[in-house]
Amino acid sequence: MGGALTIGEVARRAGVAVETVRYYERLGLIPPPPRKASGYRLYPEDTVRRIRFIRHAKELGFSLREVAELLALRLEPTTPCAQVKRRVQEKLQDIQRRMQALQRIEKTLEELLGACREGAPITQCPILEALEDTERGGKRHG
Amino acid sequence: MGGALTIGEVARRAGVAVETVRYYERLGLIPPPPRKASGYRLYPEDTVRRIRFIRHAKELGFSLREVAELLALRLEPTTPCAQVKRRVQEKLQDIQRRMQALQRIEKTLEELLGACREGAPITQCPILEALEDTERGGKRHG
DNA sequence: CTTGACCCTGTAGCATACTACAGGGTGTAT
DNA sequence: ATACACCCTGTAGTATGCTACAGGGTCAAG
Repeated sequence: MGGALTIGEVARRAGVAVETVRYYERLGLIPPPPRKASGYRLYPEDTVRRIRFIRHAKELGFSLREVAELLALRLEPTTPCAQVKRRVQEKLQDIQRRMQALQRIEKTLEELLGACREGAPITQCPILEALEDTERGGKRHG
Repeated sequence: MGGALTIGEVARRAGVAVETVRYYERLGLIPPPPRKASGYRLYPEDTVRRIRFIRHAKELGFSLREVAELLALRLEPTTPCAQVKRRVQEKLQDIQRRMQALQRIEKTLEELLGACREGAPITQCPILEALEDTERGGKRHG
């Protein structure tokens, strides 16, 4: 157990608060670590990476529940392959949808930038169009 | 005012609750609309698009405050061009960072999928590596 | 021993983003 | 007039994700 870290060290390295680490443990996002005789937690170094992942995924819009699902996508020897495959594919689709939406915002911002350079007048609001999808609405011809 | 909508219609079309529409108005995400003599709100049709944008942007991890900032990136005739440019560029960078992070998760999931197909053993946890960045941690050689 | 940083559990509170409800008014069809 | 769906304001509550605190124990250095 050469790399065991106290909760404070984990929190510092992962960029979160100590309470957050305990909170994630309560939620099951982090496995409960072994303890010293004093009751102090001793985390494997891997925990830092895990919490960083959680942080980043949250920033991308995933709820903690969703993050837990992502983290569960490990290959375990006992998990049937077809089951993993379906779960991974679902997540992939979700991620691809998010990426497409981000691309649309990006494109619109680039157009805004171009319009700014050219001094062209903008009479529409292009940012609202960026995330328009196939839902119908606001386009009635009355 | 051919396209004026009651709050219930806006909510239905935008896919949110009536209370949410009022909430967004209180937050300033939606301009307060004109009223009938009865006090009923009459929203322009554009509001549906606006709320949809808010919804989608939230799903991508933007806070409502951040969404408000995105929505404010309209070209107004009175806004100096250099100011708009800087704001847009900041948002672009943020969006590009999020896209890169999503791409990394995507790549990892695809690798997981491939590993599943080939029946290759995975001894690491690739999902955690997906969002590793240049922060140092968990890699100490003791 | 003292000091200060760190740890523990458990409870309460804050921030964000809604969501529901009370009490009452409005609009439309029967 | 009645019934029902919808509207209003204002207040309170819920869910999520922390964040802070109380009360007390541990650790290491001076």
